[in-house]
Amino acid sequence: MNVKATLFVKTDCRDCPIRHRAVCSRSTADELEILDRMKTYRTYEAGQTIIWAGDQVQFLGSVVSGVATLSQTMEDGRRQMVGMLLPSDFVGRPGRESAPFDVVAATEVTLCRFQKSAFERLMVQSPAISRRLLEMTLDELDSAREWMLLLGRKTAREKIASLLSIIARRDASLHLQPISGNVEFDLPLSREAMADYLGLTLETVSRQVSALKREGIIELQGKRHINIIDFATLLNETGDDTDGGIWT
Amino acid sequence: MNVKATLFVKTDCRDCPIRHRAVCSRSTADELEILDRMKTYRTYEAGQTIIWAGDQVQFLGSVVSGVATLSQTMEDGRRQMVGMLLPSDFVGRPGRESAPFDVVAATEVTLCRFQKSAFERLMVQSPAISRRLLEMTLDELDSAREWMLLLGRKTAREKIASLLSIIARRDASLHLQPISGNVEFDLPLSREAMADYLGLTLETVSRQVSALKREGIIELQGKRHINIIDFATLLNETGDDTDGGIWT
DNA sequence: CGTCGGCTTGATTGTGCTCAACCCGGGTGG
DNA sequence: CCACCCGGGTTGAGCACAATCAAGCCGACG
Repeated sequence: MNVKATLFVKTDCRDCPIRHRAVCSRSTADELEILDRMKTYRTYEAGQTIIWAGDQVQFLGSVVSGVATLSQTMEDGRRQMVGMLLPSDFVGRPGRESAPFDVVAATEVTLCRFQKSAFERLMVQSPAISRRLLEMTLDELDSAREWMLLLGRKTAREKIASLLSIIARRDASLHLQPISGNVEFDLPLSREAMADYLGLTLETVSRQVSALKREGIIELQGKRHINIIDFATLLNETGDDTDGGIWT
Repeated sequence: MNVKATLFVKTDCRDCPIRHRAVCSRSTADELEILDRMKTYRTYEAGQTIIWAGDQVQFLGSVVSGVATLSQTMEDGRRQMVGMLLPSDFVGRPGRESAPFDVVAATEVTLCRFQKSAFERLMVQSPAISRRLLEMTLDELDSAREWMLLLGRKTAREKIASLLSIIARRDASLHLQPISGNVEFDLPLSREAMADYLGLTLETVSRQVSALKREGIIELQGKRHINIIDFATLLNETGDDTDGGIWT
């Protein structure tokens, strides 16, 4: 487990790839100026723990690239992922001393970090940031609650189909492509991570993925590259309302 | 359990029982004045749906008394509760057109309601309210995530023990009593509602409650009144870290 | 070439679901 | 007043789905 050299290449906020979706998306030019001076980039390699549950965390920030996971572990080792942090998502909570969950880099992850205390001071002065953060937090709460339906009520097959469709949808929106018919992408998660996310064992995940492949709903290239033959067919397997439903 | 006549008695904000915990808890005297004039009380009887998922909702507000539930239903009838709203909890989301989940009164519920548009305008002017709302939303997100661990990884018995201990803890804090040894309270939820909350069937809930009773961990008087013989013993059944853990 | 980690597949087990009968208490109508 | 019903809850028997235990595969890397 060698620690790679940290990248400190600083992008100007105006050229930031997550500019339009992150906490700072509503900020005025002068606020952005302040943030620009405050920020530091930091890159974590895949598998590295960014924050341990219970830690006193001195920074907050946004995911610029890569995928990080939020998870919780019981004493006997049972683990549940409780959130997935994607580019533009916010890490850490203003006004809290310690972190409630582990934050782990699922792929290589770059964060745009701010000193916690300084960011908190800025929040008091500039309502744009706190308002945007409220909005983002409400969104996260909604998706956490959708996830609760999945965990509590869906079958293994529905869980897998839901996860694939969510990743596909997100990947498509990242590349600004419409979601229809054939969709291809790389899984950012290992089978074990998928299991932790879905409340399953990794064996069950593997079996269900194989089943979807056997039935011609998806194709695999290697273990991580997925090709969804027809997106609508996959959606039918999620258990969600496919026609006329409200998609968030 | 007779349905009481709806109360329209308007309490002065300064005498409000949830004053110190609700959205308005950080508000200045003049803000409170405005809120005082804006608010209307409304009482819903047990079982009544306060908001349907997908509704255009014209109001926001706080739970003053009683227990409401947030839930989601799949086409085939599978249902998952995704939140429990207790006195001082906030209902509705500023800046959103439609409600994502059903809100149902589990017991008789009284809301302190505000016109949505007016409240949103007030939020822009007064950072105290939006900041408090952010804080509350972050708290809700944390508890939603704890609930995800329960749904994804805990056994039926652990789920029941967890639910009982949470209700007990909350009930104790409401009555400002310490949680130790013997704890008594009334369940605000039917067996079915408990099942919806825990991602179980009502039969399994019933069996597990009976098992805890048989083993002398709890006593029942009727179906709803619970007497926890020794709180620590119950905690041992939750699967949570009982010693030294961080209790949120 | 061997090893190691991530993944797949198989056999068996067990927890919680399903279907079904029954209980209990409260309210209603004859 | 009793008989009845009805809704919420309990209990039982059998089953199914996912967990567990176990073996083996595949590709990367030394």
